[in-house]
Amino acid sequence: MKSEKKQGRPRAFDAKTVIGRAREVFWDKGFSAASLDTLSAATKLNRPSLYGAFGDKEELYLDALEDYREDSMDVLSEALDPALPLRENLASVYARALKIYLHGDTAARGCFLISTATAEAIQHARIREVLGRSLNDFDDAIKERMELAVERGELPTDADPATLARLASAVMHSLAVRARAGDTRETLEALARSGVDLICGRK
Amino acid sequence: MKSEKKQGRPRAFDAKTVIGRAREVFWDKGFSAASLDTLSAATKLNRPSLYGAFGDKEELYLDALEDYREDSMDVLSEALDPALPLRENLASVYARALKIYLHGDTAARGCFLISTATAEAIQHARIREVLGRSLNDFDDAIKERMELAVERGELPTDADPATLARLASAVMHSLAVRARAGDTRETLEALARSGVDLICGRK
DNA sequence: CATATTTTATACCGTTTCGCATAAAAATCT
DNA sequence: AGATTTTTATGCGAAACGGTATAAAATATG
Repeated sequence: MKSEKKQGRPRAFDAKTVIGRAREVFWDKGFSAASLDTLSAATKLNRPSLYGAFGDKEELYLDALEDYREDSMDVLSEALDPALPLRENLASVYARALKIYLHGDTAARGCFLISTATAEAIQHARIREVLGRSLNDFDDAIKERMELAVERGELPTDADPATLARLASAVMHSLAVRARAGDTRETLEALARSGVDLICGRK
Repeated sequence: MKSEKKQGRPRAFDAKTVIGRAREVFWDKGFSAASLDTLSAATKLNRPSLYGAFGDKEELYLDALEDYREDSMDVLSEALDPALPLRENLASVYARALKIYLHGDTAARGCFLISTATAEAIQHARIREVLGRSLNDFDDAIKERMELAVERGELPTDADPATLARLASAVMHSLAVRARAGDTRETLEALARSGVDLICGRK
């Protein structure tokens, strides 16, 4: 019969935590340059445990990507609070993004997806798929807010929500790349502001 | 005394050609995943020859980055022909970029710099420097054309050339990422058009 | 308490990695 | 022609790589 606890020796780790630690390694080094030794050390799991729980290196990386994607969507929907004006929403999206992108020990890490998944996208179809899907989901979430903005009159009636959403994302992609390239916070914040102005109209 | 030809056995290869072939490998696989065996095969040079001529793998990669940067700047300045209207210039920049980004055997390769250098930017300071410098040079070239546009009245007098240039670049960064993520040509061309509209004003 | 099941720990395996040592080959210089 | 210089070719070698075999440890089941 079934029992609550499953049989056998219990795991001495939390899968979510382990994926988070692995994500840090992948974020700094990229997929290819991250060795299983490093991942094993960072997660405090032996390699056999890593394999038993997550499969091979690519699957662990895909889990980390998926985890990041979910976190990002959560942050995005927080930022797009419909109780606030569109302009504030968009500014909040960029501010929250920059907070993440500018974090890092040796240098600003940028966006985990854009900075590391792009490099592998040609050779690993599954990584390319996650990357593409993530970008689209992001666009779609912003698009919904843009549609609401058109309904409410925050944007002109002839504005195309899908197009504006992709442009809003474009600014964020640029913030991601530039952060990792070493741009200063000031430069990036200025780009964010001008992006808001361009899309929402100058204040 | 000195002679035109230098002493010793002459090289059986052209350095520029070799860097170009290496660039193809790095572009598809990224820096870390590109092995010296693969590079040696693609360039048809033995590893000792590669080392003698270019140094280690990172230096060869930096040469490839620099080569790409120069090519890109050439393409950019062709596209920004001041004899043509700003709108056509910008459309041309994006069209030429997409032509490059959408090329590839198994999948669209995107931008060599953005797709592969970002991944290494944290661990390799020199790569980060080249990446940052390249993005800035690109912005600056567009900025110059924007300044001319303000002088000529193609843009309103209160338009800020530096800001507009960074936004124009932002759209291109997004094209680069999205191309590598598997977006269709149509989607990317639509983004390019809306970018032109947003920056130059809707036609 | 014995058995079954799952996770952990150690150690290992074959392969690939980067980089170089060594020597042959091809040119110029004296 | 012989010496010198530089490039090419072969192949090595130590280290790191991803992945796994094996056995001990820790739990649930009967």
